[in-house]
Amino acid sequence: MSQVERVGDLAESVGYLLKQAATALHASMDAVLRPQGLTVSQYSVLELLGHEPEQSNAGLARGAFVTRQSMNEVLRGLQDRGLVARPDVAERGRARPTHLTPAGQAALENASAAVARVEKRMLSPLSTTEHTELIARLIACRDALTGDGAPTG
Amino acid sequence: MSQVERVGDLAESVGYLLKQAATALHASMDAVLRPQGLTVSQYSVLELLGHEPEQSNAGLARGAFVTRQSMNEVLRGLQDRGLVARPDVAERGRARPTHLTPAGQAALENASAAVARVEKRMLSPLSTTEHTELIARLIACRDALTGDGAPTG
DNA sequence: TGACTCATGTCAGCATCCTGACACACAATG
DNA sequence: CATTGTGTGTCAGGATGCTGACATGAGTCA
Repeated sequence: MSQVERVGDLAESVGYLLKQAATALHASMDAVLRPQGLTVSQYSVLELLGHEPEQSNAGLARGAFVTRQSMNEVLRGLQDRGLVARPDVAERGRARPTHLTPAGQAALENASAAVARVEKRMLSPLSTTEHTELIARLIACRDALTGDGAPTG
Repeated sequence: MSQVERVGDLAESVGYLLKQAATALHASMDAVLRPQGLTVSQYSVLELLGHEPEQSNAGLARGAFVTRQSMNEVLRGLQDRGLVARPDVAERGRARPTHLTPAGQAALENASAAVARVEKRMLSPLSTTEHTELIARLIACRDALTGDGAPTG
């Protein structure tokens, strides 16, 4: 009980491995998206809008794990390039739901295909069962951290 | 063959889950490290030095997945607070190997214990076998991305 | 109607990290 | 000795994301 637990070998630390895997994925995504003229953040917005159109700036920020302010910058860039559009005035409230333009839809299809290939390469060493299990484990880890806010020692 | 593969349901995308888990972990680590006066980046350096002392600025940068320039900033902050030390002049070459001071060692022990508790909470839903498997899967995914640099379509 | 709460959008300032560039130290090679 | 290549430290500038603050619009309730 008096033994103080510490982070052990880094090569076997799930936290460190999580960081390594996420960094490697981000780098690989950047490598395939940059030739298409998209950053990872911009692709994330397109993908989010592809799955659920008419999302507000704040909603997209939550989906991409950034602040509203940062998302506003990303949206402005996409809007200037004509990949997304949002009304100048809000129909109701302050939220101005964003949606993909035809050009944005086309860009998303190319980008999503490229990212899917990256994901496929990342998962290539895993069997279908292992793939499914990995999803479940990641969900469990995520929920264990976000669902409970009271460490209490 | 003509069917274009795309990223599927985000809730089951390993990439998206990886990002979610890594973000949740980073936020949880920040929450326990900030009261101790440390950022996640600073903690990373202390942990790296605790596992392998006398590392150069460039070496630490590789270990923490940032550039040498960024790591230099972090090191300067830790040095000003007396948690790490490095010789003013290099004994050999340009590298000035950094090491933990006694104060840094103490800070590391507290921080590492706190982070270990966060990791433990994150892994609490997993059995020992599942924990071990998760490590292996993450390593496989990481290596699949970093080991091969030629997607070639 | 008015007060209160909540979510959203936006502005300003700051922190962090990056890219590009350059100089220095060492090893290998001729 | 001179040249080349690799690794390292550092400076300058810029891109990106964050915290803090404020105003607007909608819903709730007295």
